[in-house]
Amino acid sequence: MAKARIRFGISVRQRRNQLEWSQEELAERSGLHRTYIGQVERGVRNISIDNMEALAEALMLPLAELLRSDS
Amino acid sequence: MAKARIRFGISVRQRRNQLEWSQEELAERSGLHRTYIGQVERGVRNISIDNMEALAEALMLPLAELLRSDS
DNA sequence: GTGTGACTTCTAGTCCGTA
DNA sequence: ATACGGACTAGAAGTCACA
Repeated sequence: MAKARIRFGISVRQRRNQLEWSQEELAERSGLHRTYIGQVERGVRNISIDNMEALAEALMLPLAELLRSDS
Repeated sequence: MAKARIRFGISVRQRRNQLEWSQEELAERSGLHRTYIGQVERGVRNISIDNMEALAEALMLPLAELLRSDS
């Protein structure tokens, strides 16, 4: 249990670093709060599908890509 | 917006029908409530990642599979 | 630029019923 | 076997001050 949100958080962070964005920049682009982004990346938040989609769109990746078991 | 939860709901329903399970059976296997399953399948609920994972495990599919754009 | 705890508001999620 | 409604409780959303 709670494996998916760990993987998701790691994927978001990897992609954000790849784009060389700060959490603050991703926050602005996704419409979410800066601290919330950080919490999601660390897997401490049980994020909902709507917010996952907002992040995926901001990161310009399909949502399924952020949940792949390998990555 | 809210496209992902529609796709997710459809995928869950398709897979459940494929397994020939009732909503009630999926509810028992996933540990979620029967009425909630129905709402998720219809896309009226903004489900969290932990529960998405619970459904994916009950349905014996990787979570990413339930979110694919095509399917 | 990020991590963390705490806080309030709002909705996810349950449980009852009826159809 | 599923949809839908109301009422309720647990927990996510969203924000902040401070490290």
